[in-house]
Amino acid sequence: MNALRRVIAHLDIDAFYASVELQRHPEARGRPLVVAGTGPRSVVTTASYEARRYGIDSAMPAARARALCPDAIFIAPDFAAYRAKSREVWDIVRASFETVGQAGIDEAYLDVSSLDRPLPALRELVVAVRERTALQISVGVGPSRLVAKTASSAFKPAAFVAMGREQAAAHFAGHAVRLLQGVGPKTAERLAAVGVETVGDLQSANPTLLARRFGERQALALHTRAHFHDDSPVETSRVAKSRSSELTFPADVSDQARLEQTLVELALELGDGLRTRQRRARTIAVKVRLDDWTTVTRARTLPYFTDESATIAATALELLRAYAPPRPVRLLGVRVASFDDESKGAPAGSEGSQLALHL
DNA sequence: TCTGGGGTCCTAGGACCC
DNA sequence: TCTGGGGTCCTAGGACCC
Repeated sequence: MNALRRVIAHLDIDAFYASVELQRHPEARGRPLVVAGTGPRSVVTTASYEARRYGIDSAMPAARARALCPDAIFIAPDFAAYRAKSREVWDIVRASFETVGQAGIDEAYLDVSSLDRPLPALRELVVAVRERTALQISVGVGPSRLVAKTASSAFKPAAFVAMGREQAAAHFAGHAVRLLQGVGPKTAERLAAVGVETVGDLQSANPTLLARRFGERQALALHTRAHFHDDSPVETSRVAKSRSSELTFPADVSDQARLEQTLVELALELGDGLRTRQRRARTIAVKVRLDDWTTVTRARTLPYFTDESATIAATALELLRAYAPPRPVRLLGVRVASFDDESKGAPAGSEGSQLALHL
């Protein structure tokens, strides 16, 4: 066996939130179902496959979804329920597979290189998950995360596809570049401007022209991706680097007192979260989105670590006041980062500094 | 019918140090 | 007698993903 040969699987729960809601509302079976918030500015979180036939999809404004399909059943998201169900699924997966890298609530990568017959093992897993949780998983298998993920996404729902790198490069050549991980709407637009529309176009694009347009690094990354080269490992544990809380107001807010009140509440939430997780942060940032969608961030790094809501709130308030939003505010957010157990470590004397500054 | 919330990574520029 | 060069830390904005 070739030790360098990698076999990676990507697992994705089909229409996860909508599927959980269908279990809780069996009467909705067969009908279009949309999971979306109830506020005037909420967006679609997940749509069932029936609802997708009306053109409804994730991130679409809920109001637009209602217009597209007034008869759909709309349900407000219940993230606690989804987290619980997600845990059930991935616990089953982790019981049978060693290298599991969760990549969100409803997807994960598995490194199954060491298995003699990975495909039958994965088939069994899909059956086990379906029997025990009534959820359908799509599976893509390939020599890299990129191939595995692209395969599962392209063939879901209920996908079970294995393909090699060259096979993927040939099979997806006719697809829009947007299919590739890391190519979003902006990059797709810039590529279209130089005549690159499909994955195949990108595969054969002139490297010099690409580099002139996108810079050496990004051009290389795009080209590499188009040919489905990817050697990124499956990471089984990742430590969060930041945490944030934000709120979009139902209607834009100009009242300074109301903004400050909201900011303090967000800071309190974050402080609670830090203490629960026993982490402390040095960088505190605020995010302000104005009514014209301008988004501004302001950050300050303290000379000490903190998990105190009062410190986070006071710093966030200073940052907000210094910025003084020039227009009505649509969204307010607070973020903390530079945690104390990062490998960078604490600056010397941070404990003393904290004492001194809090006297 | 306008556009959520929680994250990660990248880039670019300035301050500061040796 | 026109301004080196590299490294690190920090901030701000932006693209992208689920």
